[in-house]
Amino acid sequence: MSKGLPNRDTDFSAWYNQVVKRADLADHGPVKGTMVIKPYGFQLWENIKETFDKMIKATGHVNAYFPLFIPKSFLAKEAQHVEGFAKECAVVTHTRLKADDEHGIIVDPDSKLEEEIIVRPTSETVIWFMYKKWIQSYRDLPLLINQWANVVRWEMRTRLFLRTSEFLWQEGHTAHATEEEAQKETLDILELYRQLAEDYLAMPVLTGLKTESEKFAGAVKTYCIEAMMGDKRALQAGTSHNLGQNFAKAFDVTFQTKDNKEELVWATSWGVSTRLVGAVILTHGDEKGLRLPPKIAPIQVVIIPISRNEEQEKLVKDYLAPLVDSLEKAHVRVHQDWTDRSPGFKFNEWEMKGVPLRLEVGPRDVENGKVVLARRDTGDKSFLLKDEAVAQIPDLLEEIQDGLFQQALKFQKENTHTVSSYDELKRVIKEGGFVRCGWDGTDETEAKVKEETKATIRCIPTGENPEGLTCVYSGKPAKHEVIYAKAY
RNA sequence: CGGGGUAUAGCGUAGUCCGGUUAUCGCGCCUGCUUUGGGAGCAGGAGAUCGGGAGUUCGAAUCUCUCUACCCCGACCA
Repeated sequence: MSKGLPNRDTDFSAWYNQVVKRADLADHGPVKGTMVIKPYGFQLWENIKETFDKMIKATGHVNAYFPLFIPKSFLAKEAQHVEGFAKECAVVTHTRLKADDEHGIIVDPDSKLEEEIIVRPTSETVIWFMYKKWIQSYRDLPLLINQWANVVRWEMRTRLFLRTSEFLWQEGHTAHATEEEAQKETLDILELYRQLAEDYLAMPVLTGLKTESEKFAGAVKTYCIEAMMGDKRALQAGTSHNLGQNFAKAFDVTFQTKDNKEELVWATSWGVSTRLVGAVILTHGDEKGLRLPPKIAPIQVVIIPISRNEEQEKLVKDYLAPLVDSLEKAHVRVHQDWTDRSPGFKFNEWEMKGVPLRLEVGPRDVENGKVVLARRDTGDKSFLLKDEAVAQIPDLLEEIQDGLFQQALKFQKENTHTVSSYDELKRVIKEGGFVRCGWDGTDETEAKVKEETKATIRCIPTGENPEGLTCVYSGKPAKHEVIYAKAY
């Protein structure tokens, strides 16, 4: 195996795969498209998960769990929904295996199910089936439930974290008495997603509305956060749907109002997935591997001790003990690497794994009362007094967090171009980046641009201003200002 | 599901066209000694039914048939 990574500029895709493997984040499972999330990758996901879990609980949501298995008939109850998901469902048809002389083991034909069972691709249907039982009165509303779960979508083409046939996510499903309240919930969650992405993953995002053709199957409106990856392509990082009364109608969920009228319930659903881990890699990674934002990094400071013999080893160990202690007291996540690999090997390995700060301590430092502190984001190395370093580390971690965000933001801005002609759009898309321009609002234009350039409308950005703009494709007055880009 | 390709040790590979005796090399792994401030060195060692099955042949990683899996390009997608 070569020591360096594939070139990030010319071979971004191979670079990504190598980083995932060599940073020890994940591996391929035996069934096509499945992923084993390894401990280091899983800690990263857990940190994202815990962060968002706190955010939704602070806004009145509660967690619950719904079944993995859904009766096939449920999926058909909402016409758009079934159309969107029918082509990628894993279906359970039998319940038993049996021994067979010729083939070893076969599906027992006698165990065929009356009604096949779908492995959930998303849980709207089973949740709204239950909500019908739980909601009778305006007093039962709003219902603000979230679940952390796995879902299965039988995708044709898969990539670790970005698109796997099974993935982990959270899916929020809320029920409301009024349309206004559901719309507010949809946008409130969108704002939480923005905060999660920007304040914790250090990943700048555009918020906006999906077009009709890109919206969630079964939604009235889909809002999203879209981020620009290191190869200037777009990644949908989270979606928040206003489902209107579609699922209430499909599952006949009504409630009685204060003045004794019967009305259909209003709904939202929203989700972010393990794809966010992929987004972090694609946003911040560099030629040395991963660069993790300190707030979600499993390890914030890795300590590399250096010693020539046992005597020195003990010296370094004793020197480190109080230092580690005070860092831990300051709630810094510290890891000491005492494995018997060479220091150079460790430097490279922990850089690959994206640890924000590295602290080197050898006999020389012990003698001088110093440490060496190296930043993963900039590569800067400084020689500090031991106590000085301990005092600076929490601030430095914040500085790195902000630095990664600013760097990504600058990149996103530099590669977002406002254009007024189709030629300009084609040129920007070819070179890579986001295009901001007018759109006449028709499906035809959207489809044609996609066909001719492979770029899709990522969103109608929040705060758009179509006034005076024309559609770059048709030349008609623009109905919306939109963002076009090639997407993952 | 269309079009193209690949399958040899944990990973990456040579050998396949043109059949021939102990299947090549690198990384990784194990043991020992020397090492350790940017991917350490030396010595020794373990590890492969050459994707499965059938056939041709005195003899198959190599030729033929067949099955399977995976990869790349399209249509689908958090």
